[in-house]
Amino acid sequence: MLIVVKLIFNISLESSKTHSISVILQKNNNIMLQIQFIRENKEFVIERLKIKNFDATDIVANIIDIDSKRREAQIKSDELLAKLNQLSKEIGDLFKSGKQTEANTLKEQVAQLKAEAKIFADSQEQYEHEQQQLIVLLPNLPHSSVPIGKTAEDNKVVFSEGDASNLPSDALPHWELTTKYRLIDFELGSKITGAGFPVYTGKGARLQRALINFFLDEAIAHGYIEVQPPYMVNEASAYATGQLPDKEGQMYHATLDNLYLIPTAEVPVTNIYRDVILKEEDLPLKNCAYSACFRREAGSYGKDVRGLNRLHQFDKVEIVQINTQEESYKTLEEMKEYVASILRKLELPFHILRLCGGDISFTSALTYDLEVYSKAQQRWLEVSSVSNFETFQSNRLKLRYKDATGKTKLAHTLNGSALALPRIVAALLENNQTPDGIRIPKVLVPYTGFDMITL
RNA sequence: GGAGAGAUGGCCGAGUGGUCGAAGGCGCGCGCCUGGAAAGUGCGUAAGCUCCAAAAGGGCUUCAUGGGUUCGAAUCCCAUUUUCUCCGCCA
Repeated sequence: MLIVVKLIFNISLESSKTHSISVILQKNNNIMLQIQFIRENKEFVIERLKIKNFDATDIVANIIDIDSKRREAQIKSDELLAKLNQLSKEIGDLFKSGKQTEANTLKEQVAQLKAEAKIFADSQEQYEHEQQQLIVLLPNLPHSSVPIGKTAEDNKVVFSEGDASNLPSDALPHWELTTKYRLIDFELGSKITGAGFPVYTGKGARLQRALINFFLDEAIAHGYIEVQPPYMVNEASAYATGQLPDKEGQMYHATLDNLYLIPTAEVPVTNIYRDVILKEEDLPLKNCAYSACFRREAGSYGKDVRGLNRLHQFDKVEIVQINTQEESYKTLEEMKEYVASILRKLELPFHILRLCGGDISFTSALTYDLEVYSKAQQRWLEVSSVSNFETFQSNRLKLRYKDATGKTKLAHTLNGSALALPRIVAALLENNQTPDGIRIPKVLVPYTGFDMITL
């Protein structure tokens, strides 16, 4: 079956290269679907956000207050505009029947009304703007199954598989293996660009390419349609998936053209569906994409960033799905299982965490992290994060679908890494080291063209 | 980068100041016709906000985006974005 999706790139940013986020918010003034929910479920919103350790009491109260002012202003402005429209018609009729004088009298009246209407229209716009500014401060509501907790310590292990206990105690960490086998040159990357931009060489480079192809082929075999997105996005896209305004400092910003380097392919791929109304029968929509990812990771330091653990530029294959509100959690489970199946094929020991309220992201309703165990580092490495955003992104994207009854609803968006390369590479190198070299898992051999990395 | 021409609903396409949220066609939905289908035929078919307890129904906004002229703008003016054609440059 071929799914044809109409892509509407209705990017309407004005010329100025210096405009702020708030300008966009103003333009997208019909992102207000969410306000009804907040208005009608005030207490519920506040309660749920406590799970994310977020006190929304003041913001919500403020939003609702502004909302009633906004609506008041709209009622007034609408009334006046309606009157204006009617008078304009009358003037037209009067001119046609030659009644110039009467028409001119009406014109004066209209001028008066117009000035009055403008006042209300302006304040309506102002309120809308203020309200939007506040609404974007609210994180997504966590799903009811999100565990209570403050830090990563409180995440719940929901699944565990594989055994990493058979490594010798003198196993080397990957940053030593990559040097020993000349797979990655971190210093060379520093010379060319800076820390966190490694140069992959020889079999190291070939391993990268092999993994990317393996991940893409797997995804395609599971029904995902591959796309190759741009690596830079505009402000509207970054906003729609929630990178802006929340994580502005995380992205590299090309200021001259006001474009952002993507921190993940999720951003451009999800934005394919910005301003789109799908049909229910088109769902679920499944895309996969390889991209380089760029993250400033401001504030990171120490052993967490050693070697491949945290990079400014890395490779990742991302999977994205769009589904109905009813089906999205089934989809989330399916995606989680899919990522687990890849880890299994790579013969890596892993476990799956359900993130607690304190650790789950701003935009997500429910997230599973998949972590691979590295004996050499004696720690778990996060290699994938699979999330259901429910309507949080689609609300900003204006991504909707018509259900069977013809009603237009917000779609649910989901995505996950499948997978992020650096930590997979780290785990593969560390866990597969033998006295004779590093063993390549069977599934990868057709892709790499070699089954051992030797000196 | 230079010159020119465009941007209208799910799609194609008409529309140069009021009667235009927008002709006509395609597509889609419902019905009629048919033993069933095709053809034919009739009706319907944008989104957001808002009023109303809700439905029905009303109001406002939207013809790339923003601003301007006008009593009144899809239509006129300005800026921007973007598409196409030609030239230049280039992997």
